[in-house]
Amino acid sequence: MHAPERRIAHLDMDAFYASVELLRYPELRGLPLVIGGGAHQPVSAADGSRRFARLRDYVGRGVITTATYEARALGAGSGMGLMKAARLAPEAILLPVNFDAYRHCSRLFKAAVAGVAATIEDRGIDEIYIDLTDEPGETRALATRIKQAVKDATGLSCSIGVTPNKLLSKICSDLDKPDGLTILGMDGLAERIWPLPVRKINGIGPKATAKLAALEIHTIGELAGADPVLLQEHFGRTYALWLKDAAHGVDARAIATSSEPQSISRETTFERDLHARGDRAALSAILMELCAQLAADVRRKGYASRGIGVKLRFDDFQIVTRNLTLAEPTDDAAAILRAARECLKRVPLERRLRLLGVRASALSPRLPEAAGAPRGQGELLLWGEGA
DNA sequence: TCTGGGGTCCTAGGACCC
DNA sequence: TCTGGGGTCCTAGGACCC
Repeated sequence: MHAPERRIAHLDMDAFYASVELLRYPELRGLPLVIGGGAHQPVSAADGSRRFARLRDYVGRGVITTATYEARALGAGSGMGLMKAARLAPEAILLPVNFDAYRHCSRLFKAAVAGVAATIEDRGIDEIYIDLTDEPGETRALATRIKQAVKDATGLSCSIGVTPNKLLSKICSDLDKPDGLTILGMDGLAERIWPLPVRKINGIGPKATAKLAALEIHTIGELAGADPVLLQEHFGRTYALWLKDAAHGVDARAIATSSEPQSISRETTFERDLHARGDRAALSAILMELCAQLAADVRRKGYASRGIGVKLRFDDFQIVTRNLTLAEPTDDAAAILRAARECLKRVPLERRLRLLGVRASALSPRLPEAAGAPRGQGELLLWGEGA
């Protein structure tokens, strides 16, 4: 006697940020559109028409966060520098990120799904896992109902994969994008999954892909058939075993319906590289601003932090971090700033800097009786409330 | 003029304690 | 002459993900 095969869905919103923008600017539908960078808001004319920035006019260090399928066809994809993308698709429309709008749509689509199925794992702003195992109804009908509920609530399409586990569902939600639905059982593994490149597995990134390629392992099927001893020699025991499981579609992870944040951070890339000595005043001002923002974030989310750290990226893209542990948790900007400065003292600052960040870790929920500072606007925290 | 900002998890070594 | 063994905390770096 064993448990019945699970029905795990992975739902991924299609080109989420760009699709949200198209709700607001429907005249852009069908055009290549990328989201990214900072300024360049559209300008409205008196007749109601709008002027949009073109990618070719962009100057700066931003990257594409989302590109419509029309822009992707021109070679402009997520993560690409906007300056580079401008060379490939100069006429593409460029819009700045508008997180408030995306968060709003995110809440709407998640609430819509919750109306159909109860067990949901949040995986960020535009994707979720759903456990359909105990939901009544046939799998295809359930998934179709979820897609329709998302569409009704937001006007947006999504793609869903349903399989016995998270690993396979994540792969499958990507197979039929956009507006896709892929249902797969273990019996479909060899036919549908094994021909795919190893990079499609969530957890195999650029480094592991390159190492596998050096071993002549390119597809998931080749990984499934690879010599376990060879894998262990190159990846270590733990990762090698995981690679084998993944290639065979084995993944027992449960849906996690709740989680606590492990860290909160703020970072910024400068418009130009700065030097610790020559640009001391500018760096100091940036650090103060980051610490103030971080303190506000930590406080707004109802935490205090005992671990404060800094992150620097040099002009050669090398990253260094320094951390320290405080005697007492804090959500105070001045205390965070003091700690961040202590950390910075331990960093050699010869090279020019490209990025500076501050991070709060070792978070503890801030209890009402421990809250010394005034409550933020709109917050309500009562005795007995919270976990 | 390539390469953002917000996260998670893992590893590994040293300190320190029993 | 050789050199305990956990266990936990702390720090730094790295791979990976959205």
